[in-house]
Amino acid sequence: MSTIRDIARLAGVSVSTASLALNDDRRVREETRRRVLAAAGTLDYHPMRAARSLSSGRTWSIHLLDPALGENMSSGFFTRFLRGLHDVARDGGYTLTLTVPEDEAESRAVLKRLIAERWSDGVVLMNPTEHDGALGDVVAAGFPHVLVGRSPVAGVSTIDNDNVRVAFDATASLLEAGRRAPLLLNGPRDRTFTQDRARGYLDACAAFGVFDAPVAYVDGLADATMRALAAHREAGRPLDALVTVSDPQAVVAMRALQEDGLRIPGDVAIIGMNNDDVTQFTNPRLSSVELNAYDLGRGAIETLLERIANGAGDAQRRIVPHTLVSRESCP
Amino acid sequence: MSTIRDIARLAGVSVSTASLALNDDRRVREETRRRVLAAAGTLDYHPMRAARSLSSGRTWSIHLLDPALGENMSSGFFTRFLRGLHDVARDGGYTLTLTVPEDEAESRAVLKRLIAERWSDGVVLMNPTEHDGALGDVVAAGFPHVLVGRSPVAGVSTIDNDNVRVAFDATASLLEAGRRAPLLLNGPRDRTFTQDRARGYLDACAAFGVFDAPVAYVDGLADATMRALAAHREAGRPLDALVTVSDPQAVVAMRALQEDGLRIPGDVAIIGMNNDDVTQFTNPRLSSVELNAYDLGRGAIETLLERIANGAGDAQRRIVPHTLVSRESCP
DNA sequence: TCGAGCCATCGAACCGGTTCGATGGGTCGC
DNA sequence: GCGACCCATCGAACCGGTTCGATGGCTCGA
Repeated sequence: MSTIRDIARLAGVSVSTASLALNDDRRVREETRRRVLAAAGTLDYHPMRAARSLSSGRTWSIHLLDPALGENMSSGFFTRFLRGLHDVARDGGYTLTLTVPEDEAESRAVLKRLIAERWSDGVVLMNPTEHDGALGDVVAAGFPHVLVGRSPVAGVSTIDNDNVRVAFDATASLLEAGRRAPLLLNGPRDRTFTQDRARGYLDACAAFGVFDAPVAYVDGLADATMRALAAHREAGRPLDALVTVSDPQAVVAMRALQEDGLRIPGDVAIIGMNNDDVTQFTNPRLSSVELNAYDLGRGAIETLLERIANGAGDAQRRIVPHTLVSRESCP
Repeated sequence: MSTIRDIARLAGVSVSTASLALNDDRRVREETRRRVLAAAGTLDYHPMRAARSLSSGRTWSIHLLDPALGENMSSGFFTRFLRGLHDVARDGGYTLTLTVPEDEAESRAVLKRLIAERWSDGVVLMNPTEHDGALGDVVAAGFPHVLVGRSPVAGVSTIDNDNVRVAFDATASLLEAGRRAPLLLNGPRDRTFTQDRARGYLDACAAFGVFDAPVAYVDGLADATMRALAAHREAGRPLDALVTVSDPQAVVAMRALQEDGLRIPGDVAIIGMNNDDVTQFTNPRLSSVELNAYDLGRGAIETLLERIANGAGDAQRRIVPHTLVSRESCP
């Protein structure tokens, strides 16, 4: 474990010159620089992170705060997102660090410590459910941040899909094929993306002359989905097109409908969202909306790095494009 | 951003006393300690990570080095593993940091830097494929580590399922039901767990009087699996029981067999491994071996923390228990 | 020939904690 | 009454980098 003083001694220069040389400062003479680098090579020198952080004020690490670790969205989505974060972070010289807060309170506490302990240079807030407290701390501290999965808020940088269009496109793809009795199986009512998706769905319905299209708010997976479908049937409403906001939800619904003797897509066409691996494993295979999780991750870090590099600028607002993936569950 | 000197000044003590008080050292008088803590409270003091690291030599962070981020094993397995790592790390006061090396060379480079830059207090090596270089560095440096998904090596701490038994139990569950024409769709030949699983499978076959049971080594997913099945059929061998070493592989095989007009489990019983979410989405639902990824994560960090706390002890070797989960794809 | 200005280098201060050895006051035993 | 010992506290050194201001040698123009 050699220190910069060892390098300086071996290269026959002062510690400060060694530091400058190692950081490619133009002030040092070419020949001196070479000598220092050679010394560093022979001693296999690696600057200690903590020391570097302490004096430079940068940690070269970025924190991901995710309450769920992608547990709610089955399979590939989260790992693809994570991979996007990682790749861009690494290319920028940053390390990715991870915390899963248990609840709102812990989330806020972690965020406070993150800032106060100068522990990371920035934070990615995944699916934050809260509007006030924690977010306020971050903004007030001028701490570099980016929110994923949350509608834009004043003064806060966000990145997400255009959820209105996602739902619009998914719905339209079914109506274009002639279906006229749609149902949206939505998420819990209190999320911004849920609201956005309801709007996109209703807009698409209206565009095709279908008014008062039904929306079911589903909080939970299998049981809640079954209940929503049952309620729809009992209300005596017809159904020939089902839009769901996640793929597992679509799969559950598909099973339930099939068990009722309905044919997919003959009687009911179905489209999900996320393009999870799951889509490959159903019978028929499930159509879905690819949300490009990897790009979501990429974009999040890009936003963050820009923010870190340029200091506090205006809040950014990025949109990640989506694409429809048509499979057997659509006509 | 208050520093410990601010606390000391406000509490009317020296910096060293403040530090001792904040670290619950018994030498400081109760009343003094309270004064210091009160001061820390009013100023909302949080010790800066980098400074603490530099002087104490501990980083309070643990690194996960995973070449695949669980991309090969679809869905829940990786996130459950990650969650296990995270929870135990957090309870121990540690943060989890993540790197995905592109290849062997980068893996080794990252590991070297990890140690040399004193960047983490320990490392979890996920599915390491290499025997020599990187591992040697770690052991030589006496750096706390634990290998996941790798058969025990001398001097190295490992944690994994008992892969021989996993395959044994899966195979036996089919043979017990009277099947006598099994096939193992295994992973690539050069992994230790692949070898172990082949052995478990063959042992189980022998125990039921089935000798020379066939094993197909599959490197890849869909195409490779189809080819393996085709080769088996062309060899004119019968098939009534299929064991695969991952669930996605089982799903691909199930589809292929169904398209050939075979009934599952009537004609061929199938069991996979990992108990991925996927098992819920196939028709029929897939039996699998639950490998307890969460416990794997827990155990990995526990091993590591012990190692960090007690200094270099003997290499540990942990086994995580597995359980069979019987679903519709088995008789 | 002299001063301005640049270039390469250096010593020292600094970042914010932890820890070591020293200090002074009080208690106790002889 | 005095030394031994303990207790609480303190100042200073230290961890290993980065950075600021100073320095001395050199070139160049007047």
